[in-house]
Amino acid sequence: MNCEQYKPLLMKNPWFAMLPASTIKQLLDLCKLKHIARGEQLLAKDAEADGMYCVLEGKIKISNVNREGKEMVLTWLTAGTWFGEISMFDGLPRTHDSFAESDSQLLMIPSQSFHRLLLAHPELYPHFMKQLCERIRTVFAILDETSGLSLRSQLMKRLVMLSNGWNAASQQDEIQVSQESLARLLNTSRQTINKLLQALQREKLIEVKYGKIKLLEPEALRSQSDL
Amino acid sequence: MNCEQYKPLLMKNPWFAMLPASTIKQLLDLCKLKHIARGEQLLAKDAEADGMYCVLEGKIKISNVNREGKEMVLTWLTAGTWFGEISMFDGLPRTHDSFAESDSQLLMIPSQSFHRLLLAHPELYPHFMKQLCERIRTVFAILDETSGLSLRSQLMKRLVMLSNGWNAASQQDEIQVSQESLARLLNTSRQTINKLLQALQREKLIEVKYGKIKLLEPEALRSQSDL
DNA sequence: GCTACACTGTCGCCAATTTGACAATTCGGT
DNA sequence: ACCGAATTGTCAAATTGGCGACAGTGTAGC
Repeated sequence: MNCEQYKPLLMKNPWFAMLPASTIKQLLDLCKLKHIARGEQLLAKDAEADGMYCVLEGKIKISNVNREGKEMVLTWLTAGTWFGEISMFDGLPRTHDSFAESDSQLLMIPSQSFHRLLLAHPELYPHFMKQLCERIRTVFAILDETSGLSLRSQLMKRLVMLSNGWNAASQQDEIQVSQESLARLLNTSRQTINKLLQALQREKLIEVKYGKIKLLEPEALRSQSDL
Repeated sequence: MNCEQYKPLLMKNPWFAMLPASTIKQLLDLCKLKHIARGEQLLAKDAEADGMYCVLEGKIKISNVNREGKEMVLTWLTAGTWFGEISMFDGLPRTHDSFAESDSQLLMIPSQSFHRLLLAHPELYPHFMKQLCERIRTVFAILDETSGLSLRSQLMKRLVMLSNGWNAASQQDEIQVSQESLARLLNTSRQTINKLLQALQREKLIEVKYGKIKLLEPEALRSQSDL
């Protein structure tokens, strides 16, 4: 598969760029392209794993539905982010649902191919173990956040996170997200989100627009979110 | 180090028992014993990692302190449970504080020794990657729980978890934990915990005692906690 | 057996959040 | 320019949970 055009994007991802050049070449040969239309489901929770993915274009929502049918969004992934590696490594079912929030282009590495590569190059193991550790640390961070911070702080932190992308790939100060979606991300109500956003706007930290939010003072948001 | 007396306990842990016999022997040779008195701190968040631990006797509290100084308990670990592997694998600082809640006996595998073992036996890598994946799945489970369930459901789920031990090692239907501690585990107040426990007792699901809780209907708790 | 201390059971009040409702605004397509 | 769908802004009522207070109860140590 010829994925050369996406190589610059992929190389922005630190852990990918850190791989040996020969490995990168092999990986790119193994992977497949997959297009998915807005609103469609990519992976389903509890389904068997087929491989690991990377977002090339578009936005992917990672979420879960609890027993009351309420959707709980874990995060949205944007270009340059890899995901789906957990089920690939342990062979167990998917942990989350994933949907395309906009028309999206994805890279996919089939489990089999990947495991063959690892078998041939065991020196790569430490690299991927660190990758897994990083994921655990991210989830711990979210856990600390959700259970220890005020809603206001959570919101500020998430706004900064969203503007950075999940992995600090693309830096934008305008986030494309509805208040309704933010509510599902923080497991709260749209009304509460609205009130908090209004407050932040009054403090000149953000600008609330239709379907998007502009960060006026990302640094202030970042530092204050630890209060 | 002669750890033979603890071998039966260690073998109760599925992932440990699944290791090749020769590896188990090597691991037991590498490890050191460590005693720690009730109330003492074992590891500190952000400290450099020295290795991986396993609880042999006693109870270890894994927790964090948020910026307001409030303690947030992640879990308590009991005999047979390994921990501290994340910092060992990625070389980054500890993610949590850990304290002995009672006089405890621990097994410790120094990072260096462990990495030498892995280097010599790369075929062990997949095993430890699965180990890491399991940890991620556990943290995801806690995350789903804390952000999506009612306090009542959270409490029921945690009671079941605590009775199983972190990794389903020892099955006991009487949990030794104060309502105050439960409150810090669920990031709520003692009064709320008390009210919920009273309700569960009225429903004959548990029996509330002094400093401990007896699970009368573990199965009912498990199934209802998904509501 | 007594005592100090830790833990439990329960109030009532207060702040934060949910829920439902409804009007106003924005945007894309025609 | 107009229309319908999506999104935002706001309110009030009901609920939940936090917090301080305080009495009651169990337990370990003397």
